[in-house]
Amino acid sequence: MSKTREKILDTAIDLFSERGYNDVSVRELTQAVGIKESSLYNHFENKQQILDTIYQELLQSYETMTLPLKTIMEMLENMSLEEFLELAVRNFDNYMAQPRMRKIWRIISIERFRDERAREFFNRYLVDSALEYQTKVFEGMIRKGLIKDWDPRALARETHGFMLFVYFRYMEFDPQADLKEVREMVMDHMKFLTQAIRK
Amino acid sequence: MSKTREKILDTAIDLFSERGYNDVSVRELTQAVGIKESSLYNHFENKQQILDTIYQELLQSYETMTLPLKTIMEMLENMSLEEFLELAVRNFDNYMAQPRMRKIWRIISIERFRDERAREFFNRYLVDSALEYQTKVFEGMIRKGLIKDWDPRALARETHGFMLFVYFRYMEFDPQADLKEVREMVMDHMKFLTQAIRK
DNA sequence: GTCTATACGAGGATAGAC
DNA sequence: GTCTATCCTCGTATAGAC
Repeated sequence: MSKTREKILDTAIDLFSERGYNDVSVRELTQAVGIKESSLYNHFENKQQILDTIYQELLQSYETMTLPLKTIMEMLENMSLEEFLELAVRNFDNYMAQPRMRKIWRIISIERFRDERAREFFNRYLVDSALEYQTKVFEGMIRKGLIKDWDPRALARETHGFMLFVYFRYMEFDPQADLKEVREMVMDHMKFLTQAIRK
Repeated sequence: MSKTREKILDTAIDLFSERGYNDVSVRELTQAVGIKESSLYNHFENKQQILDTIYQELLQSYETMTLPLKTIMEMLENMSLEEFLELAVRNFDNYMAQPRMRKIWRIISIERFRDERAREFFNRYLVDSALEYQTKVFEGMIRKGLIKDWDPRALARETHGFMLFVYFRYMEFDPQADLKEVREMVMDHMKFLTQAIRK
């Protein structure tokens, strides 16, 4: 990987995450990098390929993040409900606390309105697979008698819906945002949830 | 109001809500309307003014929607918790069930990434003022002893956060979406909430 | 790999005839 | 109010010298 290529990618992530792919011209991007427009095409075939590369990075980082469900179930054996929910929050938090990851997710949030692949990413990774995953976790908890016998799908929506709300409102926009307040809100939510479903 | 002007506005709402303001050219818009590009400028000063007009419509319709807080408090005198929450859901639902309103909110959702005013609209009307409003309602409920003495701000986030999650995931994209499933999810949520906070 | 120069289509907008 | 014709800028991208 050349230095210039990396710099193009970094700058693209910065700029695309601010105003979206279409609103950032190659002229502006290359100027911010400090090269001429034509030089960009030594590193990427075209503008679209820059975005593709960013998407790929997201995909890879996402797949290394989520723990296998089997591991989760094993952890549940030795953990209280509170401990487990706290862990779930910390996991999401760790991931979203990385400015680069937040920026890339922000690009996805913008592009999903015009780009089918971004929509895919968003719905699949940020929403549906997370819901499915948590549904299974709650199913496990119910089976073990840890929590009330509520519809696990509905419970998953209760947990994850709130996370997405928080993400949208407070984290999405300001890459430098102080996450303390956000964390407190999420913790409040987990407390609320715990007392509501504990048996 | 001329017929052509109305048609431009309708078409703009359709197209902008699909791909956003910047991705719809004046050429495309006027072609969809069935007039020449130059004719558009007899009805609007420029492209931006079309978007401004759409924003204004949203502002007006929103302000006629929300009931004064005083009225809400009076209604609380004669209603059960369930009835009240159901009413709140129906209110949001009625509003978002109008395809035109959903389209305009979708434009806001898209434009908030690049347009300060859209961001204002989104944060202020769709999130913050709704949270503030519901906080006051929950405060009233706690004072009346209808619900548990939980932080009313946190409760407002629990209710409204979920509504936004549902809006984002399921309503935002498909103007023709079958809202039945969405309503069921919201009702599940309200049931969950009710049993969690009822005294 | 980077530069200068250039192509060329698409974008928003205006002038002026009808 | 609508049309034809036209303008100018900005967008992505390429050719070819260094």
